[in-house]
Amino acid sequence: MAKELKELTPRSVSYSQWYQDLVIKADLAENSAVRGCMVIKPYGYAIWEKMQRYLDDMFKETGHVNAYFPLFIPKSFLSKEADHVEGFAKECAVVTHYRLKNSPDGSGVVVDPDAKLEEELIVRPTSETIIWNTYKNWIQSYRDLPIMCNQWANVVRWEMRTRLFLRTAEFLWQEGHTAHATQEEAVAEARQMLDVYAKFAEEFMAVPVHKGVKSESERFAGAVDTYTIEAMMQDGKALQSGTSHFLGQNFAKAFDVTFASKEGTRDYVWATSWGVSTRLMGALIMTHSDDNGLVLPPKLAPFQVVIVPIYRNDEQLAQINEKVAGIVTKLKALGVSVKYDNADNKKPGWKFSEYELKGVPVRMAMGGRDLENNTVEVARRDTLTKETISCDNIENYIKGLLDEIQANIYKKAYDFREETTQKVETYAEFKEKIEEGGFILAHWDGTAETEALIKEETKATIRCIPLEGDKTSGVCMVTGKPSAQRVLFARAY
RNA sequence: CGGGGUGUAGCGCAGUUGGUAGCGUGCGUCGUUCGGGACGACGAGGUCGCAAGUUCGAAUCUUGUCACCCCGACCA
Repeated sequence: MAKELKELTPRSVSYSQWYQDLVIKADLAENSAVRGCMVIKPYGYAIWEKMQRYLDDMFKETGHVNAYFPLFIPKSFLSKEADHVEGFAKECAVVTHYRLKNSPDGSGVVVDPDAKLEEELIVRPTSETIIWNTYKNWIQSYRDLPIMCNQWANVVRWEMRTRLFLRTAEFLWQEGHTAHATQEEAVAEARQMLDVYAKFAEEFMAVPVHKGVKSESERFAGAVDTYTIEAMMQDGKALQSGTSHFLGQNFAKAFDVTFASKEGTRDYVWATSWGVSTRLMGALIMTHSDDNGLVLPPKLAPFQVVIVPIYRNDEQLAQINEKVAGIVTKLKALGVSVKYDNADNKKPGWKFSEYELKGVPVRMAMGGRDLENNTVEVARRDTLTKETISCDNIENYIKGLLDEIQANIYKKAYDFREETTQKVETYAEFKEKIEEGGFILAHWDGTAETEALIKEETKATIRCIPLEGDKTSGVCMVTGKPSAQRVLFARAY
């Protein structure tokens, strides 16, 4: 298996296939019987669960609570916000009937034509409409605000072409939906959640991201402003990894959600929504993986350490079992998750390769020599280096090593991103450099026409207008018109 | 929806001019092994995507059909 993987490197033209192979071989997910839908396997789901837990904690810390809204949305709800329906109509699954019956010719079941729904139900592509229809009943006074709900859910978007984790017909995500009395508060909330996402990406996933604002053409359907975090993959393509939207009063107006203000006026509510999905799994895989397989950050690995015994007979295995048990206990006491794999149906070499493929951050191997010397062999997944370490105080060494690996893979990804980011002054230069992949920082006149032209001619899009970094003005590389600041271009997933 | 490709054992594949269904891996049992994907022996595992046609005979030829994959178009 590893050999097949080695034939394709992360920078090759068949990156997409290399990626999909890796997802399957590392046991993260597989295609299902339903077109475009994905089965997330236990190992992959364990990573997602960790992501969920950390994100959920961060949401709670910033004052949010969880709730759950229905999977089905009446068709009429979706059409209330004009831009919103425009953006999602083309990819919605629709429920038209509520019953099956045995087919008259006995060949199975058919949809019962008598069970046609009066109003069709849409399988949610996102929940703004059903939630705002609900919030309307929750909000009367400024005293009811803010409402800060999040839901963990699945959504369905009937995409033409799908890719495991990056774009699937059904995906898991969280969506936060908040309602506020003032514009300032709503904008601050949208910005705050963008910061939460960026922090999560960088500190937990070890994925460096650019925070920024989307241009009008890339904005969420129904939003006033869309904030985004953009990451760079190893093949030079960008990945939108999370979004936070300032929705203005668009949904409040569409669903007639008003409140009595302190001053006695009747005002429309200000809104935000924000979400990250299982697409983050794709970002994680494509940012860190190498030719040997996955590389997982210690904070998200289902288990951080795997211990492999190397033995000649049952007696030796028993000695190793005992020795390892002591180490496992000490590691667990420090909060390190460990798997001891003493299964006897696989050889050590096989296990080494397998756990590399699965991205386990640290591998420890203990054999006869180690028993004699009171040592253990420690191998790092990020650097693929090995060293022999004394068992005394090994738990603290490992604990420190995990932190070092977490920091190192972030730095590696950060350096890669910086090396592949270029500043460009002319459009001719842009057309040349965009072929190399990576981000390009260039001036743009702010018009949708120029943006569309660039996309048409180079397939590159404006990933975002960065919130941080160089803010000096200049002139548009295409039209020569004034530009307030450089914007971030790339080809994207 | 356009262009290309693939459907044969759990997985990955071969199958020439139409003539007994194969290989690798995995799986089961036994033995030797075990510091980077071990080896030997024996064994189990098949509606060749589906349907029709040509033929004495079809995995192979013809027609139809279905599914999946890749490249585009599309995509908070």
